[in-house]
Amino acid sequence: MPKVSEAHRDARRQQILDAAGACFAREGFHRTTMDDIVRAARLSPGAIYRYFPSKAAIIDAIAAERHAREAALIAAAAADAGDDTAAALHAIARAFLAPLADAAERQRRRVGVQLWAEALRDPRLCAVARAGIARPRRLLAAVLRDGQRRGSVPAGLDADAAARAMIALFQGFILQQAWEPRVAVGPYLATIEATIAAIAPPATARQRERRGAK
Amino acid sequence: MPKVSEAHRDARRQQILDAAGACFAREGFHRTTMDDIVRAARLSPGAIYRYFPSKAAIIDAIAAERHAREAALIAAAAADAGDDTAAALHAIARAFLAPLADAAERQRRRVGVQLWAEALRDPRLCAVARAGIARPRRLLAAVLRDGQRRGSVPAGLDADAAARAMIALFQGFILQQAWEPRVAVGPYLATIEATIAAIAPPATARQRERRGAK
Amino acid sequence: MPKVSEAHRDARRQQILDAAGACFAREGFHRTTMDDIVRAARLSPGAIYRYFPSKAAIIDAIAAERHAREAALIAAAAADAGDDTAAALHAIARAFLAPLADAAERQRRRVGVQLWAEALRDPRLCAVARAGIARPRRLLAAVLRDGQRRGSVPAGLDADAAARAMIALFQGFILQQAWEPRVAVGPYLATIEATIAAIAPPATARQRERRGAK
Amino acid sequence: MPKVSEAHRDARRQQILDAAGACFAREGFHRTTMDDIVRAARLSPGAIYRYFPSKAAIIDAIAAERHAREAALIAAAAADAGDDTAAALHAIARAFLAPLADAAERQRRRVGVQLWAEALRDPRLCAVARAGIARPRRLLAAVLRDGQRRGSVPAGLDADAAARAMIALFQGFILQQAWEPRVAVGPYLATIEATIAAIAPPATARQRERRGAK
DNA sequence: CATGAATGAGTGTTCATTCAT
DNA sequence: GATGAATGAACACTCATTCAT
Repeated sequence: MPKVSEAHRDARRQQILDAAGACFAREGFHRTTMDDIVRAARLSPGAIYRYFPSKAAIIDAIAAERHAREAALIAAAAADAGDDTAAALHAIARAFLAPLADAAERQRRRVGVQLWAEALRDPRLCAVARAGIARPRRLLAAVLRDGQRRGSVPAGLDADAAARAMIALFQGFILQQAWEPRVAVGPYLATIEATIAAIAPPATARQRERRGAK
Repeated sequence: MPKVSEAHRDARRQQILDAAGACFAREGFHRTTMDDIVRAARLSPGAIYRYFPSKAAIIDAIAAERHAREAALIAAAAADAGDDTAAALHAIARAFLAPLADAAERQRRRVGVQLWAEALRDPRLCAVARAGIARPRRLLAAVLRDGQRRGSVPAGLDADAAARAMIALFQGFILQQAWEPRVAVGPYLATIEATIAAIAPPATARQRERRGAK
Repeated sequence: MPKVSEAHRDARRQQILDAAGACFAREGFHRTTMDDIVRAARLSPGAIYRYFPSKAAIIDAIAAERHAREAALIAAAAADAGDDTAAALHAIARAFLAPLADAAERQRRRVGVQLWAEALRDPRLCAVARAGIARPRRLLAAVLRDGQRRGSVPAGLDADAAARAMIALFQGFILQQAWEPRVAVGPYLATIEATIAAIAPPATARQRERRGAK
Repeated sequence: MPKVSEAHRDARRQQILDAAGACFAREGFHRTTMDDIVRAARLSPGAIYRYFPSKAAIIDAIAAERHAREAALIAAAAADAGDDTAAALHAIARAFLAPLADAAERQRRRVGVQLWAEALRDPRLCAVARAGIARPRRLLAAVLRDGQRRGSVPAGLDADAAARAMIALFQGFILQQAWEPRVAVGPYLATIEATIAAIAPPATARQRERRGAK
């Protein structure tokens, strides 16, 4: 029955991570005491230490969780992205921004912002943070370069820098929304899509253009 | 050391803020102890408390300092911005991104990232963070709306959301550079300028265009 | 050491209060550091704070302890006091002064003197101090008024003021003995009893008097 | 001009002691900081240390001041006391209790209560406290023994213990009034005088008694 | 396995005292 | 002589972690 206890272990682990996440979102890593987590998880200190060797390990695990989630997100977006450059970029933008309409995700993002800061002084967290960005960046750059090859994206564009810029658009919005929860995703996403359209005109538009050029 | 000049007092204050800033950049607010600051400032605990009533007050003062600096930055950029929408946007982008080539500024920005996180749980810091963004946002939106009136910016663009997006571009880059100091400003700035050009074509380009249309 | 009995908790509490009491008697509240108490109780700082939220709370608890003790004392004396006014007053006097022959009680009284002073600037302690005196005062006044009704106490006596005076006799002696531990209770108690006899002649004396008057 | 500066020195000393006294009455010795005294005396820390080597020295000086004042009080009362035992006791009682009708004296007495507590752990203060009581005690005992010699006081009375008791009546009242400033001196003094009369009948009363006995 | 009482190094802060000016 | 900025040991209290039960 290692399977049952394995499942039990995972459930406990998740229970702790959820409790910790809620505390961290509210109070940050440092104002949250192990006792806060213990109470939120309705466990005993000893029990927590059976699943995580330290408070830092809990933070690491939460960082890893977010990393995995974003990796899944980007993988899904990558799968959606077909030949159409503009469509692919839109899919990625939506994949990152649309979830922010959900309150639970916004709370998780607050923890994410804490992780950004924490990464500045913890090399392990920094590595996770960089890794969390690396894949989306590579995918975006690949999409852009693909577009350049097909002529739908200006050849002069620095694909890597543009990929960074798109990530920055996500990060900055997360931050601004964390400070002002009432900021809506809709108009922001629309503006990003308009900008994408200005750089990489959608297939249909290009077809029309080409026809017009004739 | 009786009756010391106002200038001396200000110098001491700055000495403490600089020391604290260096510590905060290295270790974050919470891993930095007052004793760290005391040692870095080459003072005694009591001396620090003569200038700041608490550790939180030092953090507040640093936040205020950054806020003032950014206000000055944006004021200068606003003064530079003339009639040409594209030129104004370029000036603002450069005002925010160019200093990041300087190592000292990058270090200060690391503290800024800590402040982003801290603002999530300290209403006072959150107010400072929001205020720090409000003026640039208003300025950018005004420039864009101005451009729309003059026809140099697409009428369909949501000026407020676009302003947010530009701020996000700065914030995201700061973050990415904090994690990977080797990321260069140059290509990033160039890409942003290209994007600006795609949305708001520079005056000369438009003139050429217009001539071509004839 | 999980799930410990209520009795154990109470024992620990008492262990801390005893340790603190010993320290306070020796050094006063302010010269006694939490570390002194920690060492005297043979515990760790954290352990103390599991039972008391602050040093002030320990002082409060000691004040409450003394208050309870004195309430019990006065209740016992009240029960002893029968119809005979003089006997009742003697019982009360003995109840308060006799324990001072015991070294341990004298030590507790030293803490009591510290509390007198502390009460001057802590309204909560002041309330406890006043309450500690209120019941004895009311009982003494009641006994005296009862004596006046029966004619064994001069009608002109201000019962409330006389009650205060008797309390003062206890307080003053406690103080003098705190400064000079060698001062004996015996002669002092005898003198008080003689004074009581002068004001409220014991039943037997009065009977003799009455017979003589015939 | 040593005389002038001597006077100046004394004035400064008194200014400091007054300021300290006011602080001590309000906050006690330990909650009063040197800075509180410095501000109350409108001086600088350095200036205070020119007149007193330490905070403890200020407390000592205040204790000495009170001691001197009480010595003067008792000397005056002793001078007033003539042949009449009862009159002498009344004079002493009034000398100690009457000033308590004055608010300034009550405030000084609050400091006195702090000194009582402080004496428990400072041998020097304890000596001052004991000395402050010794003279009144000796005077009272002498008056009582004188009365015993003249037959106006019961021979069986323990003069020393009775002297202690009278002092206790003063001390206890001071304490009770410190806790409850509204407690009036008048009725209390009257009760003490009545008690004195019960033990040592005034000359006139005794003469009447003697005549009645004939 | 779980518990939660206990640990103790470390935290931000205070304040009596000193001494350069 | 006077000033007040500076000192630094000490303080009350916290909290991540341990381990006896």
